[in-house]
Amino acid sequence: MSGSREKFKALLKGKGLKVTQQRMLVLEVLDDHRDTHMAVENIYDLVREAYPEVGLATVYRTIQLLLEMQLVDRIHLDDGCVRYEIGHVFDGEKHSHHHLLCKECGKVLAFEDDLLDELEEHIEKKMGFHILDHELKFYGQCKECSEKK
Amino acid sequence: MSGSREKFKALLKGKGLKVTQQRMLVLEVLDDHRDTHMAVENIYDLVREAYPEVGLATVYRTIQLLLEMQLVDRIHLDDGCVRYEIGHVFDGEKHSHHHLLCKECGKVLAFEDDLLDELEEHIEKKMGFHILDHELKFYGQCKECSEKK
DNA sequence: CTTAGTGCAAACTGTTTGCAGACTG
DNA sequence: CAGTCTGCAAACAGTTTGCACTAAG
Repeated sequence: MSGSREKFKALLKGKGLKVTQQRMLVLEVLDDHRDTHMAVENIYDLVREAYPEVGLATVYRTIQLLLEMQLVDRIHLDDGCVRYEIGHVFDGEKHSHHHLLCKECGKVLAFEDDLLDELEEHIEKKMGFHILDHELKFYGQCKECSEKK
Repeated sequence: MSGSREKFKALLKGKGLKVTQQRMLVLEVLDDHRDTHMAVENIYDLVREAYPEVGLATVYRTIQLLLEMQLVDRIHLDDGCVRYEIGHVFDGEKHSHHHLLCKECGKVLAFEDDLLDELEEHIEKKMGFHILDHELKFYGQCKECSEKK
């Protein structure tokens, strides 16, 4: 399901923006690491492998663009570090998946089932707040770390 | 229920740390604004009203201390801005409450009911991940903003 | 060719740290 | 009094911006 390249190109052209090698590379790196939650530095390093002259500023500018186009999501983990992943909207999911953060080893797992519909309905009724999206993080111990004890 | 001052003093003494005016003021400002989610600058400004010579670094150091003692919680809103509020642990709640962020007006509301037990149980079973706490944010339109249309 | 995009370096923002002097216990 | 805490300024990390040059359409 890697139509993300094509979709990105189409969106760029639609806005009169240019399809550059740098832009495509940033997207490709993110697309090739769907399971990881990447910090800007990680992305930068990987793009440089294919295109050593790239500037960090370009990576930032491209990520900004991808965020606006909803092709990537931003996640704030608790180490304060900002990370990015291929967007849930693009993947055809209604909401972004949940994240499980292990306090022992720092691992970040994704949990795909949504299961918040009931709670959202409850909130809409009780608060009159119309929910468009959510972000849910769980903190605890992953399987491996809790088995160690 | 403002035993937070006393609890803070006790914790400081227990660790052999000193009870200073600056430290107490930072806690008091947070305690007096339980409903708001305060950025460091806000806290700094309010502390300065009572104690103009205070340094920003002291505010940061005290917040760090309060975080370690679990007297305050840190929240990442999506403007990238880090905010703090009196901690749920201190208030005797098992988990921190959920936040509703209005995309129109930027307002931040709290939603007290937890209602994640079922989902947490599901995750523990399916993933073997032991959950200790969570952070849940909803994005959408608040009552006032959706009524405007 | 024209205009948007890039790389670089400098600017900025939020936060942390080192140190001499101030204050708590 | 001893040792911690504070205020200040400098250091830092992550991100953004201005500008001359490059490259896409």
